[in-house]
Amino acid sequence: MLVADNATAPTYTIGECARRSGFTMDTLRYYERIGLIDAVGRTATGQRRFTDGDLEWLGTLKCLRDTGMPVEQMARFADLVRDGDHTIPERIRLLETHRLAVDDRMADLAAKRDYISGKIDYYRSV
Amino acid sequence: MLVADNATAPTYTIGECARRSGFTMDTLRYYERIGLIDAVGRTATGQRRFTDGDLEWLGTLKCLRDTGMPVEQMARFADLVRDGDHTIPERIRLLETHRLAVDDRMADLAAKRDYISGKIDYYRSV
DNA sequence: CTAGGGCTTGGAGTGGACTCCAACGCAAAC
DNA sequence: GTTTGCGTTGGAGTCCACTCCAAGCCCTAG
Repeated sequence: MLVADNATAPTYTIGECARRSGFTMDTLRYYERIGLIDAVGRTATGQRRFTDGDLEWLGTLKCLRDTGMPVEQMARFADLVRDGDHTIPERIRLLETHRLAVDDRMADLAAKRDYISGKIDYYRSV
Repeated sequence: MLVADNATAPTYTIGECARRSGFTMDTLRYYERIGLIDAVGRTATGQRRFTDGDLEWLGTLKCLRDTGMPVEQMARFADLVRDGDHTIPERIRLLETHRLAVDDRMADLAAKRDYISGKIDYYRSV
């Protein structure tokens, strides 16, 4: 359920945000607690309201997490983003390092996939 | 250190086996305890002596583990291998299912690698 | 023959990343 | 206007896959 103030930007409850981001509500709260997400906007009664900007950031986090970046390093990246544009060179370095790690992982998976295929072929030949 | 009885097949201490297999000694003992490895041969005084056959099996386990197969499923596979040749069709099924999971994972990684590259390019353009 | 390293055990502890809980307030559908 | 369910909190618990520990035995080089 979109919770919109028709004149302004749409916002989302934590449940809707979970649905859209692919994280669970618990994980969203956890990420906010440990500083992966900046303090999320709240209603007068204290309920979270996520913005499209929050969702975009969550998309980045999801990508980093799903490619195996540890939470600690994501937190480092989040800090850099918070610190402003002068950290962009370091953000690039961090992402490039991570991309290399992803490349290694993919190469390793490809090699091991072949090993598995060989095993399957062997079993088929028996 | 290879521990060989010159007339027969070579065997390896757990330390040497760890070095060769890429698992730690603790992990090897753990895998034996939970049944991922069949009871390993012992010396008269109770020390483990791994064979080349053990090492080959460990290579398979390493491949499955490193491609993200849960220990429980590796145990299932180990059980099938123990149960004899009539389980080969099911072993094939298990490996094919796992290979699909690996394919999915590789596709996901590739997509997310592209996202990261896009992010890097964006930061470079700022 | 002794020092130093390697190996043994059962069981407890660790690390990372969530995930669940109780006890409660708020919301929106009928 | 009440029921059904979504949201709140701090803190405890879970899961996976190891990893470490103490106390002690074994092995080989010097």
